[in-house]
Amino acid sequence: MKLSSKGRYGLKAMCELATHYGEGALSLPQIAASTGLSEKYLEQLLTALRKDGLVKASRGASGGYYLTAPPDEITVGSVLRCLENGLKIVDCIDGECCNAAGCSTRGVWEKLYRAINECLDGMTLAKLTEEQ
Amino acid sequence: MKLSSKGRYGLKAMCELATHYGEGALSLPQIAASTGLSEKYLEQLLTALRKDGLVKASRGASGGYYLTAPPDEITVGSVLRCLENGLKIVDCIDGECCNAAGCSTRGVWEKLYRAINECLDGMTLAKLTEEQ
DNA sequence: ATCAATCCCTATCAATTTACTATGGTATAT
DNA sequence: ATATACCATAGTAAATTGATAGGGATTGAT
Repeated sequence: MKLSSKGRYGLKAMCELATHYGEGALSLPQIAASTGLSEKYLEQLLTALRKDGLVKASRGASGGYYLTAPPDEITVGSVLRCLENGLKIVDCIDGECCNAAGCSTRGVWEKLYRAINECLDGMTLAKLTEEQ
Repeated sequence: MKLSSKGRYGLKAMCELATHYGEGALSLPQIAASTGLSEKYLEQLLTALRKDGLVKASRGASGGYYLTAPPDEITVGSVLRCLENGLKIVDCIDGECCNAAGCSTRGVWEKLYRAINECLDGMTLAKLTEEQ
């Protein structure tokens, strides 16, 4: 059970956007430079975040990405759910369970899923940038 | 961020041992039959659990595996930490952090790590078999 | 003491996932 | 007009995972 690079890097990028919130759009090369990622890889992450409505993009010269809400209204959970396949730690979180015999391990996954989401939804981007 | 088969199947096997606690050892073929796993694969899981002191093995005819403690003293957390590489969701949980610039995402991982462990350590094998 | 049943160890391998690169196109503000 | 930015699709090497296989070594029951 490991977090993927998408989640780790994506959250960093979102923090970068959070620290510059209200200053207009941040271009892809700018974010790439401050996070140390390649532009093309970062682009994939931002596209996913955009499709989930967490960021918006303005095109053309001096365009770039910016948060769709103030940093204190964007939770870490919403960012990671976007980049970590809904934070589904097992396949049967929402579907039917494959539990035929044996004991009910399903309850474990459901409780763990809830704990993870509650923990991450209790943190906002604003809190992270404040701590820095 | 997904749980591996080792964790999922290993917990099932431990539940199987829990339901037969006090009845002597359960042989590998017996556990394999009730969980639907191959004997050889299950063997790897049980070896890991044995090295962590969660189960013991008795050899020879009519031997097998059994829990080293009553089911209400074995937490789900201890089982999954054994099979999921200590539940370390990122590499820098215990070591130094690679955070040079940007924001402190490290605090997120530490809080999440704690939340996961607290959740899983709040559940015992006894609870799971009761619910069944 | 023997022997059959069990646990123990190491290596291997295919499938999947992940992380990242590459190419080219399309829209837009200056 | 054009440079600058975003958008979309493929492809690929490395790492991880999930599982299989074979052959010991040890022990308890007879």
